[in-house]
Amino acid sequence: MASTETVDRITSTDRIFDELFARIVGLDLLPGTKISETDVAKSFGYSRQPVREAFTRLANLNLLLIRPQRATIVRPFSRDLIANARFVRAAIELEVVRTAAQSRNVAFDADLKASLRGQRDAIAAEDTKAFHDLDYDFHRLLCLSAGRPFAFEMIAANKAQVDRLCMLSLTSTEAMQTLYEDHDGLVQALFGQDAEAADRILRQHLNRLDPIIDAIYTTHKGYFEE
Amino acid sequence: MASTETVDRITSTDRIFDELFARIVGLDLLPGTKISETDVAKSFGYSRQPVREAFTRLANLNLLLIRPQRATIVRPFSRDLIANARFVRAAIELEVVRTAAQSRNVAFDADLKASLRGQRDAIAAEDTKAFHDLDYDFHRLLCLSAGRPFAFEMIAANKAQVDRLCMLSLTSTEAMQTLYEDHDGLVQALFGQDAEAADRILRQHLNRLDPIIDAIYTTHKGYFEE
DNA sequence: ACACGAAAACTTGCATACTAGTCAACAAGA
DNA sequence: TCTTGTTGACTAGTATGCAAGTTTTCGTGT
Repeated sequence: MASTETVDRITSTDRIFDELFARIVGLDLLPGTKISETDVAKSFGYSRQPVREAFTRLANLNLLLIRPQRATIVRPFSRDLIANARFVRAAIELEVVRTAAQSRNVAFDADLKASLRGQRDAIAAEDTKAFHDLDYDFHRLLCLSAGRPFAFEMIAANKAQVDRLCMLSLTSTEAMQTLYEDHDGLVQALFGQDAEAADRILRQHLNRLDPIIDAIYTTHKGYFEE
Repeated sequence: MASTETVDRITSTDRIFDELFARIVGLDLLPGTKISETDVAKSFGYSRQPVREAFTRLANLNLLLIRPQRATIVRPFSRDLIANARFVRAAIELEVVRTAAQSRNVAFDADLKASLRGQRDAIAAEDTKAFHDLDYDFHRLLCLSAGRPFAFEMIAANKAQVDRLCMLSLTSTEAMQTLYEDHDGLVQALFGQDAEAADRILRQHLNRLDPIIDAIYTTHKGYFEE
């Protein structure tokens, strides 16, 4: 999303955006929470202006809901928005792995293998935080391997919508193991230039969220819109 | 991009955004053109504030390049940005047509057929403008038919980057005929629930831009960055 | 004529004040 | 008790002024 050309210096808006983004995705700010430009400005020690611009960016990511002359709230979960975000993310990532499988670029093979090793270690240590970080990086590596770093920005933007929801679900060791096996199968498919297998495995991988999201919908209906 | 929930009233920012968007995509404002918040504010009769917010939105779409304390310019064409935009658009639309083919929804069949008829008429009348509009609508119909209206918003956002470039290329009757045949084949693949054929045809369809973009790169290098 | 430097004229980022609209609380009346 | 109307405390949208930095201009010195 950011300019790819100039080394934009970090502005107040950037700082506020980053901080709020982390708080929202980390569920530090729960869906439905009212959040006012004035209050945030005071707490950050800036004026309303940069806060306002950060709000606009977050609203574009569907993380805030700006209601003119009423209030701005942390956007509640929406099954529609989540479905859309997942569809787009899947579409992009599927094309990424097909590309990566068909036009092999061995430059990232070592990184992919290292990531898998790291994931195994995280599972052994039952370190869900580390696993989550490695998972993030793994999917980024897939994009790099396909020569489409930009694709990951799009994926990340859509992931955010789902990630904050999944914060509500504990990741078990078994779940991590399953995800790891998907990753491993995906890498093997890439190395074997088997685009069809990569497609199939990634679809299954991304669909594993279905029951999790459904479960959260029933247990945390209050965080959903309406 | 806009909120899907409330009927947001149209703000000054919206008006300025829409107008500038049309001017940029319509090449009324050429790539590289300097454009200042103050000047635009004066010409619209608003203050700098709404102009500034419209600028931010356009910059997010990679249509403006805001260079702090220097100037804001209409973003020059970038082969990287165009490649990225096309990749993302293709990824999403491919998944759209695969979905539309596999889980048929006949509700839009009549609209699709009507669009094809309209396209034939536009070609007969050599009306490129009408054809372009119908083409836009056709791809929107594909998304609707797949039950993914949101996907078209993403496609449109990425299309803008390419559309303004293609304004530099005249559309011949033969070219329109080729595009029509793609559309027709695509619809037949959908009706026949042949996801593989739909995938193949759409890839070919989207790749037809390759030589056009290359040609424009050589004939209008001045509009490209660096 | 040319190189150089200072200043003026720009630019966007940020701060602050004002406007118009929404909502909630509360008092008055039935 | 319940309904209703008014008031005041919020909200975001907009206008404007200042700060910091870049670019251009133009005059000066060689």
